[in-house]
Parts: sequence; C-alpha cells; structure tokens
Amino acid sequence: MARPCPTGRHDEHNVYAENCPCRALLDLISNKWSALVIGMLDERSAVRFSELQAALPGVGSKMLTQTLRRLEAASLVERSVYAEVPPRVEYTLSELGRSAAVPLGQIRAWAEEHIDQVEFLNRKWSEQN
Amino acid sequence: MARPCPTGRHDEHNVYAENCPCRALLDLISNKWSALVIGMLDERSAVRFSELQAALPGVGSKMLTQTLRRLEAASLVERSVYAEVPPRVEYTLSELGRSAAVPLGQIRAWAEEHIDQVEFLNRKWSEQN
DNA sequence: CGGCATCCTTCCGGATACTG
DNA sequence: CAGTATCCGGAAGGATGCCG
Repeated sequence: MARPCPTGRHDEHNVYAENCPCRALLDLISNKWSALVIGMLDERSAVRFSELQAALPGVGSKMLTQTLRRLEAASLVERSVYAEVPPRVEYTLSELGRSAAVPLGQIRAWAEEHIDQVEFLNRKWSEQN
Repeated sequence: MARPCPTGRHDEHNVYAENCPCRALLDLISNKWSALVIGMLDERSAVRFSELQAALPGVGSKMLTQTLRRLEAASLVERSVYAEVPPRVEYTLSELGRSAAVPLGQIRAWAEEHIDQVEFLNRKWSEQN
C-alpha cells in the first residue's frame, strides 16, 4: 500500500524526506491548535463544538472548524451528529488519535515545565501584562 | 519571576490559557520546521547552515534563518560564528534544546510509525507521484 | 558561506452575516 | 447550536540581489 520513501527510517518512512506523506502527518499535528484540541479531546472523551471553543480561548470558529476537519480527514478525530433540536455535534478521538495524544501531551508538559527557563518569552509576556 | 497563569497546571503554567507564555513556547516548537531542525541538531551536535538546509529539503534559506533565530531567541539553540574565510556558522542545541528534543523525537517517530494508518494522506501522496 | 534587504504573491485567518 | 459563505487586511513565505 504505502510505497517506501526515498531515504527510509522505520524501513519505509522518514519525516525528513520532502514528499514522504508522514511529513504531512507531522505538519498536521505540529499545528498550533492541533495539540490543544487533541489534548482536550483526550481528557474529556466526547466534546461539543462550543465546549471545545470555550476551552480554547483565542480560537475562532473558522479555525476550530478547519482544525477539526483536517484531523477528521486524517482519521484522528471522529465527528458525531445528533439530529436533535437544537443540533448537537460531538467530537471524539479515534484510537489513532489517542495514540497521538501521548507524545503530544509530553510536548505540552514540556512547554509548561520549561517556560521558566525561557527568559525571552517571559519578558515579552511581562511587557504586555 | 514568572507570574502564575489564570488557570494553573503544574501550579503555575497552562498551555490552554490564552496569554500564558508557555503557549508561545508550545507554538514555537509546534512549528512545521522546528521539530525537524531540532531533530537534526540533536543527531549531529554541531551543524552548519548549509548542511542544515541540505538535510531539510523544501526549506528556503529565509525560513530556515527565521526558524533558527526564533529558536535562538528562546535559547533552545546556540549559534557560533567562526571568523574564517569562507565564514563558518555552526548551530548546536542548548541543554534546554536537548530536553525538548526528547518529546519532539517521539512526535516524529509517531508520525513515521502511524502514517500507514492514515489513508487520506497516503492517497493524496499517491496521486501526486 | 551565511546571511539581510527588498519585492511581490499567496493565502491564512479574523470579522461579519446568514442558514439548517 | 454548529456551522457555511463572503469579504478583506496583513502576515507568511518564495525569488532575487547584494554584502561582509
């Protein structure tokens, strides 16, 4: 199915190869919002669109929709529509998504634990507060 | 030094808080190129600009410079200029950068190991090859 | 070699308004 | 409620040229 990439790690795929599909996957989850969305879904299991937006201050509905659609297309996230009034839509992680949540959680944890060592960002933040 | 964020995990910082500086740090390393640059530097220790660019097909010199400057400002990367002819500039990971390389390496590994399960991206890739 | 400056195009992404 | 549609400004980012 998956043809090998030019220079292979893991036998077949290599994120350093320009047009290995796994680089697109890396880009997808290396997105600014993806790590946060996946983290929320990992904590709460089934989350509605509006809950998600409330939990992610700063994201617009357009951005959130885009992010969810991309994650859904890559089958990291599943979308369930309930034909009710008012309509209800819930998002959940697929099994694949849950496996991604592990390393992504470590990245978030790393950022929270090491920010104190990054003077530059702390200073920028102090200035605007 | 670092004032606590509104809603704190790890006592003080929380990537889900809109203006917690650690979100900026997360954004920095969740960047498309950052994970790859940090991965290269982690493998090879001291790398010249042109080596780096050659190892990262698809990146322009402008993008690479930007990425390196940002990582340097956040003290994840150190830059050494040798006054020679021709000039030589080498980049290395700081200790902080090396600590970030661990979870970033796991993200890259995850992408390489799970791409086969993502039909959508594989199909897109097949079509253009 | 390793940039920075400049130009120029693309498209990201916010604001707003509207629908099933 | 959970979006889509449209518009639009500004930033991302490629190409080119010059410099120490």
